[in-house]
Amino acid sequence: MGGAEKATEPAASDALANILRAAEVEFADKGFEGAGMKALALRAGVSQSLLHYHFGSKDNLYAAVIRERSRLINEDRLVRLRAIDPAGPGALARIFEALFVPALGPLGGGRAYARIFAGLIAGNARDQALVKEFYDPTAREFLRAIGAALPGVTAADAARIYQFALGVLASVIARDGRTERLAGAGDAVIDDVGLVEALTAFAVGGAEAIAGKTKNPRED
Amino acid sequence: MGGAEKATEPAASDALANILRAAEVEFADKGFEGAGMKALALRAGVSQSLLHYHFGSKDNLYAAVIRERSRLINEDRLVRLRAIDPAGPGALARIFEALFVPALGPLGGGRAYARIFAGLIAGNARDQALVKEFYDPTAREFLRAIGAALPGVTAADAARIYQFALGVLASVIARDGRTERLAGAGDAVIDDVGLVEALTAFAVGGAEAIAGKTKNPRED
DNA sequence: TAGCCTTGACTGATCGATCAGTCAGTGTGA
DNA sequence: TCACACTGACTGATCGATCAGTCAAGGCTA
Repeated sequence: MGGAEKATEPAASDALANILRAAEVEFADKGFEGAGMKALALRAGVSQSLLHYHFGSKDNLYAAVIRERSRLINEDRLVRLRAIDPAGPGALARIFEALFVPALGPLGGGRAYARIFAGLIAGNARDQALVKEFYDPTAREFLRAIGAALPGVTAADAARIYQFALGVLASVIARDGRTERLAGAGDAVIDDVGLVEALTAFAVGGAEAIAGKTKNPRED
Repeated sequence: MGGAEKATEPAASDALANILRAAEVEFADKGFEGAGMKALALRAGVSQSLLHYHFGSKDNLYAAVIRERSRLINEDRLVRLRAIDPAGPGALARIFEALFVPALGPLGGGRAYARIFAGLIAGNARDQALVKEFYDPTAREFLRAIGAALPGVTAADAARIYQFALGVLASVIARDGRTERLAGAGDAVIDDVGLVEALTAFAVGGAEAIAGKTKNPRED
């Protein structure tokens, strides 16, 4: 109700952006099934019909949200990744930073998309298809980089390391206050500045442990 | 339809177990919102009304599924954890094994509950409350063990390590074939026997990296 | 006029939940 | 042994609410 004034507002294709932004929040809060087109439209300040006019279906809208956000994240990831010399010192840490930082920063969409992203790990059929389409190409570049930074590691182990690193990222990205609760402190214990460093340290330590285990023991 | 014979069958509260089992599969496949009480009842071979008769609401049924499965998993975890000497050699690896193995083994409920478990990471309000109730007590014991096995580590870092380790576990537990796909191989590359070892190696390596970073550099 | 946007009104389907009522089994008193 | 009272388990029918999606028509811009 109370249609939003549109005379002085930015206008243009405001509705499109509003819908995408509202959809991101709605899908994050309730999940795909739980989100309602009606509530979503209300949040965006448009009619429910407009959602279908622009996106055709709920599935398409969901895919659009993930496509747009993953594009921003993955473009940033690749820019960072390609600036790294895989043979240089500390390459592995920089690779993981390139993987983590874009998802945690403002490009990552904040808590809203973060919840969606973490949910992609659970992986029903719909989400798996989206991951394959929007995330796999970038993932393959990271796999190559990990393989180059850890000479002698098998392709399977590189894939495993990447999978583990994503799991660690997902555990962080959907901040639910549990870690602070378990640590027995308020919310000051775990600051965001140290978070990326801890994430990276953990991932590097884990990756090197796997690489070391796999490598022929005689050669080491 | 076709009421199950109950003369020679185990009888007793067969329906209850059927409902819980069906609910676990249904919730895993579709998520909480996506699962339907009607389809769930059909799968269990009972009427939809019986679900409400026994559990009262969809929320209660969902909680019952998680309570039963988490009980099995956490009991096994604690048995394993308490058999470990935190000061002994390789204690950290054994701690992580105690965390991972029960969730991956037959007690963990197979792929069905695994998907639910992985979804708990995403963490909407409902799931967060269930995690707090059914998983936090066990988590606190693991935090203590991690702290004992890594002397000098802060409570906050121990909580972080635990959080990261769970993320790694979640990435594995919802097997969606992505790692095999990215590795460019069929499904033979990543075998289940090496999985626990890889998981543990990664977690130990990561944990020690964080502990090493935190510890006063001068003392090492 | 022509062509996008956008809307309100609407649909059939499905949702979780509730209802009165059936049925088998069990205890009890005589 | 019979009759009665009572219970827990379970069901089909149905509730109001909400779901995603459709449609004709109204603006607004050019």
